[in-house]
Amino acid sequence: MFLTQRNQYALRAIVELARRVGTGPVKVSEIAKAQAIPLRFLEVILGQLKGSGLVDAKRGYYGGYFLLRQPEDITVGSVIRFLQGDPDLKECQSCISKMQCPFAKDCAFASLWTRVNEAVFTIFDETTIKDLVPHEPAARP
Amino acid sequence: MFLTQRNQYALRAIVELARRVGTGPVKVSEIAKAQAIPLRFLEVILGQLKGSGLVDAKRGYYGGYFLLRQPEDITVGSVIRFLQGDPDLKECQSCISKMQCPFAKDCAFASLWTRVNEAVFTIFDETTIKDLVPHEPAARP
DNA sequence: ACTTTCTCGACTAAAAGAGTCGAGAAATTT
DNA sequence: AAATTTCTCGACTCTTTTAGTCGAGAAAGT
Repeated sequence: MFLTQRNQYALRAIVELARRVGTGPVKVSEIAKAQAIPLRFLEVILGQLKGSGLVDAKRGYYGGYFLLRQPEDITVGSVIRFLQGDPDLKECQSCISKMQCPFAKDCAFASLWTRVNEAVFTIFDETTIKDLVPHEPAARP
Repeated sequence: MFLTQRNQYALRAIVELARRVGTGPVKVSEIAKAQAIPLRFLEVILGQLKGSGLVDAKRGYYGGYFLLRQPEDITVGSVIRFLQGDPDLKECQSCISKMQCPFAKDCAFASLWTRVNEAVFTIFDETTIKDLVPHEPAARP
C-alpha cells in the first residue's frame, strides 16, 4: 500500500542481511531463497542498494552482500528515502497547476500532504532494521 | 505520493462542490474548468463518487452535482476509503507468502504497516472537506 | 420537439512496475 | 593458469495500473 513490491523486497533483503550479521558475506542466491524473492530481480535491487552506503558486496567464492552498519543503526526511513529518492514534496501535488496555485504556501492540500508525510516518516525513522528482524522462537530446552 | 491523480481529482471535485454549497447543482463542466480536470475523465470520477452517498446529481438544464452532506461532515478519510475500497490490510504485505508467514500475528512488518496506516488515516479522518476549502482572500474595503 | 446535462460501458494510450537475460569482471580454488 | 563462483551492468520484455477518451442513450427543463 505504501511501498512497491520492489521496495519491500529491498527492505526484506536488508533484514535478511541483519539476521546474518557476523556470518560473513551473504550470497544473493541465499537471500533470494530465504525471502522468496526472484533471484535476478534481487540482483538488480541489491545493486541499487549499494549506492546507499548501507550495504556493500564482495565478489568471488566467498563473496556476497553485507551490511556496513549495525542493524540498530539503520532506520527504515533512511532506506525508504534512499529508494524513493526524495520527491519534490515541496510542490503542492493537488494544486491545479504548479505555478498557478493561488494559495501557494497556505494551500490546504499541501499542508495535508505534508502532515501525512511527516507522520509516516516519523514512524519510519523511529523503526530500525533491528526492529524488523524476527525473533526466533526460543529453542526448546 | 499517497493518492493517485484520479483520487486527487475526486477530492478536488468535492472541494469545489463544497465551495459552491447553496448555489444549486454544479455542472461537471464547471467543476472541470474550475479545477482544471479533463472533462470526460471527471465525468467518470463523479459517476463513481455517486456510489459513495456523499454526492448526488440531477440531469437536465439546471442539472449538476451537489453534496449530500455539509462539507464539515465529510472527512477526507471517508472519501479516500470509498475511493480505495478498503484493501486487505489484515494481510501482511511483506511476508514471504500470505499463508506461510512463520510469525503470523507478530510479524514485524505487519505491525509497521498497520501503524503507518493508522497514522495516515488518523490525519485523514480528522480533516474534513471544509478544512480544504480555500479561504477567499478578504475583499478590500 | 429540442436542448442541456448527466449516465453508462467500452475503448485506447501511456506510464509505472515487475521480472528476465547475456556477457563481463573480480575473487577464490585447484 | 584455468576453472569456478558470485557479483555487476545495461538493456530488454511482459504485465498491470493509471489516465484519459468516446459515442450513444436517458432524464430534466424550455
